[in-house]
Amino acid sequence: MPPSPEELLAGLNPEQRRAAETLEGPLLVLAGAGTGKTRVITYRIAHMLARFIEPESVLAVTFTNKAATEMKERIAALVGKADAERLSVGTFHAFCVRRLRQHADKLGFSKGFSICDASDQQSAVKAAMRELRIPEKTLHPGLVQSRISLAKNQLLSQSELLERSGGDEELVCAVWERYDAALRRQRMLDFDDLLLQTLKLLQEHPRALRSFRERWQYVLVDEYQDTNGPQYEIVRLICQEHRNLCVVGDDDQSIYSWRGADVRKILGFAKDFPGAEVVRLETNYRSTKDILEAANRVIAHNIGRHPKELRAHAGPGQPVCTFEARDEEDEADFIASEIGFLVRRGDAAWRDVAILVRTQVQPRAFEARLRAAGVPYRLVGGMSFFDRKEIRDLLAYLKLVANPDDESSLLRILNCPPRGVGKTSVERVLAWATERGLSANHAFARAEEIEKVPAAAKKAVVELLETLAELGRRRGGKRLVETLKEMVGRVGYQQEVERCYPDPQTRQVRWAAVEELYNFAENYARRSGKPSLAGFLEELALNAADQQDDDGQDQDAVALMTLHAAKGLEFPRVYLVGLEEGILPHSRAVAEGGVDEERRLMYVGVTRAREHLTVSYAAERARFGRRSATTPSRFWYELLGEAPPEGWTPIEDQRAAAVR
DNA sequence: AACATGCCGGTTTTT
DNA sequence: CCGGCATGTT
Repeated sequence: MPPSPEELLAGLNPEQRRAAETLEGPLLVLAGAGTGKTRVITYRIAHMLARFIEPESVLAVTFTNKAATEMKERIAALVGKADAERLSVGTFHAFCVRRLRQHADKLGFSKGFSICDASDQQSAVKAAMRELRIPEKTLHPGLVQSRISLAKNQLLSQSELLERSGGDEELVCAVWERYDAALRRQRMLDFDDLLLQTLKLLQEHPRALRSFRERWQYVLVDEYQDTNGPQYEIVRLICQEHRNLCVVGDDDQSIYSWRGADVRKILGFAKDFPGAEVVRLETNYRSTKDILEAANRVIAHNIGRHPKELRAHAGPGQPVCTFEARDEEDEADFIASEIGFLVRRGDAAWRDVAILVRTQVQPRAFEARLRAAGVPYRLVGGMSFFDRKEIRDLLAYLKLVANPDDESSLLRILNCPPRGVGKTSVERVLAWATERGLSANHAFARAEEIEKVPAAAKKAVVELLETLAELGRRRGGKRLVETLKEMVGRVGYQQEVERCYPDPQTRQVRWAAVEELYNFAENYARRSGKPSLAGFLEELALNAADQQDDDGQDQDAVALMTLHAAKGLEFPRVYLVGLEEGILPHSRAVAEGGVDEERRLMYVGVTRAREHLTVSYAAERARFGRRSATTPSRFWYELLGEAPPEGWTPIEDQRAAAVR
């Protein structure tokens, strides 16, 4: 028997209840950290179903896969699995992929498109720059890529970007043009295109728009403060008529502006949707009063926020601890041994503890020390599994089976195992291909027409492509793992591993990665209703970061992660480390005028803690292999409610002083 | 074509 | 201090 509406709502406080009950019309829920946001969302959806709203007409989008999974699970616990599965719950990107597979023909591309990951993007940008003869010294490929991506996420067209005269816009646009063409040629869409193409579908195909509107009568957007241009437009178009849109978020936790997210979207919701109801959740059920007050002290330094005051539900608790380390080793050492001590004394479990860092390089010092102290840990979001050469190679092979036009994958594995195709041959084929707008595989297939490419090389590649195509054709009904294993056999990958690693021990380690990929495919096939190669690759592309805790989710270990990865999570004990000018706030953010966002990041970190919070910094830190003295972060003093000492200099002024 | 060496340049955050 | 890339060597 599903719970009645009354039973459902009885467990909520008055504001939460109002948010869960208001089903019709636009609704903005301003949910401060730890105020039971997820609870409101899940109860609200359960309440909808209890009011006989069809599950199929409900769309709930989240920002991360983790959040989507959690939401699904918590709804299923309330309303049962059967109904929960009929809801559309997922990330924007996952939602868009699905729609695009359905409607690809209307947009003029194949529904078998593949998703371009970060390294594919990188190589596409580099190739475009090579074509345009832009040396990488003048303009960094990574920078160009992020400029293109940011423009897409801000809904800027190339001509609009050009209007922003600043200097290198022309170059960026030229690369952008080529980059898009290369992706089209390879039947690929990057993450940003997934959103843009969906938007285009809705803008240019009234029938599609109408079907979206009819289907998703009730829309809910989580983490609304992180919504970027295309996402906002997609939501707006779907909801414009029925206006049953509920957005939930917290402007103080907006930490993705660098990806095109715009805080003004949440600040201006009532203007975008006139008549919107606003509910504020201000009772924090997560943290002790001491921790919450520290968080409030920090965020109070930001201006232009939605006014709100978080009230602690819990008692005062322990004061926030501080640790001033000599250097990063000392910092890691102290924290590792304190955690070891606490857990062994029985005051905490490993899984209760998180160490939060600003950048991806900070965990290194911690990993060594945690291991030395016998503290089990898991690095969240590090992608290490997919960084391994073997995995990347095999994924490239798989991607080629799914999409033979995928150029960066072909180039990656072309000569691995060695097939006697040299650099110059590849260059000639590529040049020939770009001249006539063909993708690399087609060029290789017609390699006889190309001058000065050794016959053996042509033959080898053609054979390779044929083998992969055959695998693709013949895999109907076959299990994914079988295909994978067959592929490994056919291309002689095992021999390649053996050739590269004559030492039996390293060879064993390397080969283990391959077997891990087999497991991975098995897991996927088990989990998914209708496993397919495309589905597998899609999940890897959309889900890459979350994949690794597939087997580590319920692992009892200390979590080590960036502040960005920590959003939405909570832990009884949190260590917030590296509170130094230049790290948090990050020097680059300071240079770009992004201190407010850094402060929000700090705020997110502080509010992850339930009972114990320790903040630390190192007085000296190695950077680029050089060690040098640091300055405690401004946030350190803001959190403690102290004025910085005499002679303390923030990082902007340090640079100014250095110039002088 | 495969391997070795040396240089330079770089560290924000991620779907 | 790392890793990637561009050269140079067999």
